[in-house]
Amino acid sequence: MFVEVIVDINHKQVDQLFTYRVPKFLEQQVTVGQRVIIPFGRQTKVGYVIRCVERLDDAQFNDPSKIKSIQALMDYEQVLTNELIELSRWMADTYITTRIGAIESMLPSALKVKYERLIFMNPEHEVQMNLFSDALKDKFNASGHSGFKLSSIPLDSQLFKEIQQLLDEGVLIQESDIAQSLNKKKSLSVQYIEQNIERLKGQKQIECYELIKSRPFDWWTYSDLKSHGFSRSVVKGLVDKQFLEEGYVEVARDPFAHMDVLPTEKKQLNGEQQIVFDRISNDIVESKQQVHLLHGVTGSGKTEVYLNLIEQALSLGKEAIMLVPEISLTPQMVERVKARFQDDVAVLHSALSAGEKYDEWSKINKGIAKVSVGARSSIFAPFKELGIIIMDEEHESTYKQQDHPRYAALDIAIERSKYHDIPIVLGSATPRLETYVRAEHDVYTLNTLTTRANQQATLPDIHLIDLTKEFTVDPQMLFTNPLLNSIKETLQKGEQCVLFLNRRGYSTHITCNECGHVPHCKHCDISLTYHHHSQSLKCHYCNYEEKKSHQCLSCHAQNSMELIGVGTERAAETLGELIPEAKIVRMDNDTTRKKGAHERIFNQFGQGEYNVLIGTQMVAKGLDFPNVTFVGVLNADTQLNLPDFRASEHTFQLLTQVSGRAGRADKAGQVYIQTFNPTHYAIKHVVSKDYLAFYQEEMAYRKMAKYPPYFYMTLIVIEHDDMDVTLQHAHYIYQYIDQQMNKGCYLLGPTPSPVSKVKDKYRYQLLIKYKQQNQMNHILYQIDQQYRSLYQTDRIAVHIYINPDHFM
DNA sequence: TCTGCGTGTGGG
DNA sequence: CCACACGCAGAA
Ligand SMILES: [Zn+2]
Ligand SMILES: [Zn+2]
Repeated sequence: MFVEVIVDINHKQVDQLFTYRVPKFLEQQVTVGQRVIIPFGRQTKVGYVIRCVERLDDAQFNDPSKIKSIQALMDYEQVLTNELIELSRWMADTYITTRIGAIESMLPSALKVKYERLIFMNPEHEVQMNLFSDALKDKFNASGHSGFKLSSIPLDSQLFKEIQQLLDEGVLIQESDIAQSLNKKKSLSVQYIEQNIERLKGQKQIECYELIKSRPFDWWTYSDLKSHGFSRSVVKGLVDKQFLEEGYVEVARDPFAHMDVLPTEKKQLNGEQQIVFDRISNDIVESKQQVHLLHGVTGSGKTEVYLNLIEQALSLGKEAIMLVPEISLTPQMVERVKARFQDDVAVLHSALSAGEKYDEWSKINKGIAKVSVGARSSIFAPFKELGIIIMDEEHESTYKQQDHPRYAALDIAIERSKYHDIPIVLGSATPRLETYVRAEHDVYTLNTLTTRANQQATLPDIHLIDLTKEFTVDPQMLFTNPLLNSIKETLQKGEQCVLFLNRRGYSTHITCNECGHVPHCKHCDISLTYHHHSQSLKCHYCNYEEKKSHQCLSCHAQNSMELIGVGTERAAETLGELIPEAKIVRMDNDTTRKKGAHERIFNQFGQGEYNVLIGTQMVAKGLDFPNVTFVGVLNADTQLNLPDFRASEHTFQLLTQVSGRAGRADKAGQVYIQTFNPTHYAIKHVVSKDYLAFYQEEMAYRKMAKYPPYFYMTLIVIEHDDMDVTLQHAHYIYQYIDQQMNKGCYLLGPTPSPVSKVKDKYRYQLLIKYKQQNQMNHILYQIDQQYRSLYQTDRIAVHIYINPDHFM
């Protein structure tokens, strides 16, 4: 038997199938999707089995005896399903990436292996240690003659040379070692031993022994038994009497063990919800591949519909993926799903440790979990019988991975839905225009929820405060009197407020509070980001690093350098002075950095320990507190002014989302938005709660300005040490495209990139707008080919970004 | 003739 | 990607 494998080397030149012989003793165990250890050139590597073949294609190999054998299995179970193997091929083709790159993005990072070379003394060789240098002796003493890692020796050291020499002489030998950072958690556990139960006296001990006897092959941890009411001393007693065997065994971590989830019954769906449920459920039952847009106002009970759909899938013996944006994958959300489906749920969240993520993934891979809830990458959950894929808040940009490889979760979802013949549900109160236009054209099925699920709840009243007429009362220019009065009123009624502050710039940049100077990178046209733990400033693009200085380099003021954009801290302070009775808690990147901090703020606010929650984007998404009746937006315009053609769309989405936090239960909600642009359509339609009106106006703008979804866009960035050379090539590419493209395409540029210099290379860019993707893809492919080879000789780099999300 | 480094190539 | 072969420059 032979296998074709993809080798674990992320490089174009080895991005192909390699054939290996399977030794007799492994034939029964090797399956497709498994990882195996293989000799590759002079190295030892991990390979992914893509295909098993009984016989070779005669023509392909003139000397079959040259085919190497696989050395061993890396794991006993498969890590990729057949479907995911197929999908990896599709991804590699579509996203122009290597097959292995695609595979890596599907698997939990804990499975990533490290290759080491271990140095030993050659047992066949007369080794005289006294000839070794002291440094080498130390190495061997420290490693207890079991070999040490070559990578621990600096390449330019004397010791490295000595080792190289001794390897050549055969005094030392090296072995390759494959290490996985997977620390499986082990716990002290006990197992049944057959004994005469009559020898036991204590009632507790008898009960405990009988419980364990009921599953005689299982290992029980002490904490398992504690939850059954048996203390450590009871169990220890049984161990001492030889009724139980004790040992350390692997246990899956349960990151949600502290969570008290009571099973909940499903709520009765209202009329609209029921109609939507029936329609989508029907596609699950009939295995129909179809994308459904679920357009429901905030608080319309989309989640309840999802949960019912998942339940429907499970009842048919199928599985479900529910994607949730990172930011709203809150404890509240996890709890809600767990309450409904208990242990059937695996949660894949970036805040989990690599080991925890692996354990959750493993539950799916082993078929223990039937439902996955998680962020973007959980779209690759290794289910075998998928019944439905749900993407909540489908407009969130985090569903697109920017690089390595660049992919959109929706594209993956669609590909998977074709394989399984299942429906996809895209839920949002503010769908992307690209999504809604497809629903309008019946590419997707449009489902709408127009009222809030809770009978008593209505959508909140939204008021604008015109900052051109109404002035702020504080030096930070954050609060107007109408806003403050409404906050006071709310607090007097014993209700809670959420205040939303758009972050200004990136909170990781620092600025001089005297002169406004922002430190920039010497090699790139970009401001440096502040890294808290090293107290230094780093360049995001080139890794240049400098110590944070306390003095401003521009105006020489002392101790004037501060983080910009954090804002919420100052805002909270100011509000505390203006309304002393407010009990304020902040929620932003700063205050939620520590593990569990997010959850703590949530709980404290939910229990009424605070009555004002002030924060950034984080407070806009997915909060659901019944006592929150007031939402205030301090600065609505920040996003609107960004140089991005989607600025209006993003503003409308964010303001609608944050407004939706108010009055979700039976108390009416009020929203106040402070803005300098009260007549802008993105803001006006937030007030009128009219998505469709916004959609039409925005579509008209996109059509007029020739932007998506009417046109595709591609950004080409040209990069070189010399500005003239860069510009020269930019012009050449301009002309090339101009000749090739047909009418109805628009070519703009060349202009300097917004980040005009990176790593001392100058950057110019071209922008193309076009309708025919095939034709343009062909042109772009030609350019890519041409410049790929030119990079080797002339160091001219050309990057092509098809349908980019931002233009940096 | 020995050594060191840049470049090129194969890997089943 | 990584290990190794090859060829050429510079030192001895
Ligand atoms: Zn830089
Ligand atoms: Zn200054």
